[in-house]
Formats: sequence, structure tokens, C-alpha cells
Amino acid sequence: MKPLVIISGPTAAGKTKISIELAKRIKGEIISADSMQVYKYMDIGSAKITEEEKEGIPHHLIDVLDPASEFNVATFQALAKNSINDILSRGRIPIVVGGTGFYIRALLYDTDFSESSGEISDIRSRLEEEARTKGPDFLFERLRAVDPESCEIIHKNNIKRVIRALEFYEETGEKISTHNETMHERPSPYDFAYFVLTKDREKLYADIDKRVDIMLEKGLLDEVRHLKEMGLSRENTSMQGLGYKEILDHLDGQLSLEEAVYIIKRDTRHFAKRQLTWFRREKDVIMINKSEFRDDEAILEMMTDVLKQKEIL
RNA sequence: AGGGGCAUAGUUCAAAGGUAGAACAGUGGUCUCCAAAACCAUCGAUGUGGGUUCGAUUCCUACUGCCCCUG
Repeated sequence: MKPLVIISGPTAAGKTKISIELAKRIKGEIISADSMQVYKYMDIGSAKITEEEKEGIPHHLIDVLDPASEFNVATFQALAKNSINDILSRGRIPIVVGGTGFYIRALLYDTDFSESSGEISDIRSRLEEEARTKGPDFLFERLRAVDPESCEIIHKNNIKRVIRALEFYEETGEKISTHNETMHERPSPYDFAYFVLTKDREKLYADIDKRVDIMLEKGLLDEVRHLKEMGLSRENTSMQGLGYKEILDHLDGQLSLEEAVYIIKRDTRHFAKRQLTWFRREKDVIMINKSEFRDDEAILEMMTDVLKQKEIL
């Protein structure tokens, strides 16, 4: 089986720094599992690693897309798989680093997305239109007719997921609920070690607030202004990123800077909390509370020990 | 110091002589193609003492704290 190291954790947990140190020790290369850092020109707001910080370690899936392009799990999975094979073929170890747990799962368990085209389908736009005109209950009841099991799992207010379930059914003729069940039982094709970096909640939140302030000092406003001049708007997936949508609202005069900053901090904290919920229930993860270690050195020692035990090294 | 006002959840604000509502925050959760998204659930309060009353958090009163005006 292919070896794979994963370093994840909530935003502002300190993944970047640790990942570089680990890569240096184990001859690794880094694959970013981050839905925003793939985009070019989005450096400050996505807390992207700088060239200097990379210390010569090769990074994949960073700065590979124009901010006007679409990006989603399926695309990520395909690109990441290519990178893994590329890295392994050169005798190096792939280290997946990033906070998008959903992407990591899709990669780690090799979720099958082949049924659908990958692009936003006509079916989906039609369903979205119907949700707008006929209301959410209408689609939910239609889903009940074709896939009642999904109605047990999906809350009817969660229009996005109701639409996806219907779309999946219309595209494949199969219920997404049964598809998910089979996917869930699939073992990972990798020999992996899945590390999740955390720190005490209070400390994490304080660091998030601090980091947002630093982003502003570094020129987040100018970065977003530039993206806006490039013609990007809320319609783009990239501009739905934390920090980007709020600053756009501010530049459009819909929010004061103070309000925008408050919302960015708040929503980033919410995001970190959701990430923690995700990792808590993820199987086979190794939680590393940074607050319980002397320093990064101790963490790296522990990580390499685990990798040796698992015979990944 | 004198006069006035306010005191309800972590915060901002409701309500009512019969055991207090909301928003936001906080906390827990869901998740298989926009996931930095979308969605669900939940904890939590009448400043302190006395009085009136069957019953006070509400009315009266003292205290304490905060705000405004005057000096």
C-alpha cells in the first residue's frame, strides 16, 4: 500500500510550520488540502505559506488555479492523487497538509465521484431554480418519493444537500443514501498516519483573532481590492473564502471595516469549531494538543515515532 | 456634593403583579462534487437588603454600581 502522511487541524493551529519541519526530516513533499490556497493571488487572506517559509520543500496544489475557476472535492481528489503518485515515483513521501477535512476524507478513502460530470450540471441549476420558486419543502417531498432514506438523514432546511441528493438520483438513477453506505465501508488504499493538530480552545480563538489583525496589517484590503479589479465577485467560489467575502462587502460599502473584521473573526472561530467537530469523529486520527507538548521538537519526535511504528518510514 | 436616569443571559435589547422572550456570542452535532459552504440542536438572566401583597423580578424603600446634568 502507498504511504501517506496527513497533517490537519483547525485553522491557526500551526500546521504550516510543523509540516515543513516534518518534511525536512522524512524527505517529504507537501500536498495542500485547502480549498482556498489553490488559488493564485489569494495569499494574505488564505494564510498561504510564503516562498521563504517553504524552505525549499516542494508544495503541490498551491497557486495552481486562477481565482475565477471552480474548485471542488472531486477536482481536488483527482489532482491530489496525481501529486501523490508523482511524489512516490521520485522516492519521496507525500504529506497532505490542510484544514479541509472533507477533502482529506475524499482522498484518504478514495471516494468515488465518477458518476457525475464534475461540472455544475444543468440538473443542479434547474433544481436550484425550483428551490427558489417552489420553496424547500417541494424538493424535500420529491426526494422522499425517490430516496426516503436520505430524507431521514438530511434536514429539509439544508437545501444544498437536498439538491445534491436529487441531482445524484437524476444523474445516476441510484440513491445517494445507498451509495454513501457502500462508500463508507471502503477501507483506505493508503498506509497512512493522520495527525490532527489542536490547541486549547481559548488559545486557538485568541490566535485566530490575532491572525486576522495581522492579515489586515499585511494588506488584506489591497489584496481584495486587486481581486475585485480583476473582475471577481461573490459569485466566484474563491470569493466565498473567509475574509474575502466580508472585505468585498466592505469595499462595496455594505459593511464598515470594523463590522467586516468582527464578522471575519467570528466566522473564523465558527469555522475552527466545525473543523474540530469533523476531526473528532474522523476515524484513526492522532490528536495532538499542542498545549500539552513542550515545543514543536517534542511533537515532531512523537510524529516520527508513530511513522516508524506504522512502518511508513 | 446636589438633581435626574438606568440596573434583566457573556453582550445588545424585550416583556410582565402569577415562576421572563429574542438576537448575537458560547457549547454540542450533521456532512461524499461551491465544504473557508450549507444545515441542526443546546446551555444561560431579573445587582443586594427590607417593605406592600395570597404572590414581587415588576410597586415602594435603603444600599451598591454605572451614566447624564449642575457646581
